[in-house]
Amino acid sequence: MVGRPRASSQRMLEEAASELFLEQGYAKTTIEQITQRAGVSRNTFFNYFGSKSELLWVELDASLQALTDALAERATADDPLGAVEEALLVTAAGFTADRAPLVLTQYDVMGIDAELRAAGLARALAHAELIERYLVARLWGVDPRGAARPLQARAVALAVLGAAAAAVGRWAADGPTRSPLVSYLERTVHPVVDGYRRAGL
Amino acid sequence: MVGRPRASSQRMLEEAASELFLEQGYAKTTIEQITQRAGVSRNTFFNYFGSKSELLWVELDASLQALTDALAERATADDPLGAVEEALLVTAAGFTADRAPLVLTQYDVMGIDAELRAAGLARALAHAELIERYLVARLWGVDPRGAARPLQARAVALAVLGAAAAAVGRWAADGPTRSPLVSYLERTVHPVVDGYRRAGL
DNA sequence: GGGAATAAATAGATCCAGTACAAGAATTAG
DNA sequence: CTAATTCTTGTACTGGATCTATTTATTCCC
Repeated sequence: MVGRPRASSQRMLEEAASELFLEQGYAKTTIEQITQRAGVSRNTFFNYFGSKSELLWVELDASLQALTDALAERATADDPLGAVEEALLVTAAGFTADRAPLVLTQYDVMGIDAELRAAGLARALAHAELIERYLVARLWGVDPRGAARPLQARAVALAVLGAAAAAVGRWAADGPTRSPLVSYLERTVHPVVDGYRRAGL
Repeated sequence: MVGRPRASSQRMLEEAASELFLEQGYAKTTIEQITQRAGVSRNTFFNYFGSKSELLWVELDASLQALTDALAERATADDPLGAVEEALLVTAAGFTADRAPLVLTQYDVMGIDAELRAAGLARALAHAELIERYLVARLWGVDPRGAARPLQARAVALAVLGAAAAAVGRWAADGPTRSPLVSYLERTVHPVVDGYRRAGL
């Protein structure tokens, strides 16, 4: 590990941003304000985050790694569709009642509009990509690039993600007394997996 | 209809933009270039489009109206889930082999990145919202605002949209000899609907 | 015809996210 | 101590988006 060590700025930036978003809303908060409160220069912000909106989805981005691991552990499962479902539940296991991301629970306070909420879905496309690749590898045995990929694999991936998104949204909306995310996910994801299984996957 | 009539700028802007996107890519094309080629001022652009990315998704936005109509025609169907499936197929019927939106077929030429594709999904959320409201009204008899909405309705809506997105993506990627979009949609959407039906919806 | 009323087009200015590049500061390996 | 490495900062710029005000085109009505 050579070179100048990173200041502990990432966390400070996240916290400063959360405060400001809650105080005055997302749109009215400038990157300059965030960096000022965090005590770093404006440019440093872009050393840690690619964009302002990235601040909202750190947990989601982190869950991508969790999903990667969960799928890797199931690389030889004999029921790939079931494995995907399991992997999603395992990934969601970390989200207990008190660990709902602010952007989901406080989006009204922050003034998060439809565009921005959609940006969250956008990031979830990486999750879908992961699931798709897993399914293709498990069900078709290879990973053909691009257009050759089976339509069904992508469909499962995106449909399952949609179902999961619905669960996450409702989970967050249910307030502090909510049950763990997993219990929501089960109800929304399983029917999708079941449907594709019956369709011959 | 009083007041100054709109010049026929909307279409000219769309065409100028498409040309430029194909010539030099989306990112390198500025709104100023588009308006210059269309022969209007830069500000006029924002009379017709809310943002640059909106240019990419005019067909998608238009299909929202088609979906609205298709669902309205089925307001009293005795099989709401089947009605949603039908409505999607009807909406897709307009997209024959030769009517694939440029943004989908030429996204590599245009240099459309993940971020921008996500913006497309974002717009599709409006479709999901529509489906969700239809399902709630048909299956629960009312349209409760906000958090009271049944989780399953949103799950179906988002999952079905995901499945549809997969179909659309693959359809566009399959080149000029592609079959109509409907034949792709059937294969991806039906399993989802079927799965939720068996789950008790 | 000749104004109000209305709506669209334009002009000018500003804000701010995001990018690019260069210079400086902190650290480690040798 | 020097060189290589990497984080941090300063400065400048591009371009999307918003705002306000002004001009231009059209219709309604007297």
